[in-house]
Amino acid sequence: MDSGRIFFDPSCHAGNMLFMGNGESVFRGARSMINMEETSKRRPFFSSPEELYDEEYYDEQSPEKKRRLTPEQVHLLEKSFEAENKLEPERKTQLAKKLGLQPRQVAVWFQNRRARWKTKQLERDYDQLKSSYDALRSNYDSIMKENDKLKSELVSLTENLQPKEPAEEPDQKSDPLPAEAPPCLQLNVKVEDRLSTGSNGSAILDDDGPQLLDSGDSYFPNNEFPGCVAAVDGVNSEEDDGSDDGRSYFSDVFAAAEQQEPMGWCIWA
DNA sequence: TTGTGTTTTATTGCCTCC
DNA sequence: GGAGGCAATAAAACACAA
Repeated sequence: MDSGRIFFDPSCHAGNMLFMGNGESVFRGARSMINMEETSKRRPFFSSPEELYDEEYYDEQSPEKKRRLTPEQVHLLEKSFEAENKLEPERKTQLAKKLGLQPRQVAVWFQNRRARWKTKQLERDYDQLKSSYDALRSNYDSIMKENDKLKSELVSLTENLQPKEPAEEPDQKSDPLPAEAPPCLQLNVKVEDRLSTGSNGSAILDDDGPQLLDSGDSYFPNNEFPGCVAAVDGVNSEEDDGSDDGRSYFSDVFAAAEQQEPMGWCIWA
């Protein structure tokens, strides 16, 4: 028997492997050795679906070598995962028996499958949130344009209302909006204040304003969606509750956004 | 054939829950 | 303290272009 050879029971958790050497480095070294020895027995490229079911290939593989699951096994595992993505001990045992695998292999497969699902889900959520952001942004831009237009109209109308011979007090010159200014103008100034300070303005689109939260937990890079940090931060992770089947990581964010009047905070004209 | 990128299987270490 | 979950990672298996 080779001194570098290892034997392990896949049903056992870490630490239950039987080494012909000692420690992790021996384990890794042994795996490399196996790799070098057996690369000549690699699985052929499957050019047709039928070849995927080539029993010979699966039977040929030595038990201690890392081997791929058969398509049937994967199919059954996928079906089981669809039904429930968490694996109770009883179901694990049943599946393992049915598939001719070690329970540990079934558990590992589910773990990896959950990780893949989570990655995909993040991608989907990212796309969804980005399109939502784009829509808001374009809405915001059009409202800003409309606001500018209304402001210039207001200015021209105000100019037309000016008395022909203005007898202004010197101290009033510096104040563009006296207390007697029409309510619409006062409102306009307040809105501009909000926009310029960012403190009471939009928490979503005010790029220059302070971020509401800075925990850095956002799934988005700050330079791409600088205003989205606060919104994304309320995301529930998969671990937050046990009922995460098919649930978006950002569902709470979207739900909250849907309840609001679109861009309600910046409709002032 | 070979180099390289991607996917899948498995391990490790840490954390949480009971 | 043990079981089970997850993130990070390694390594084998696979896909594919050159």
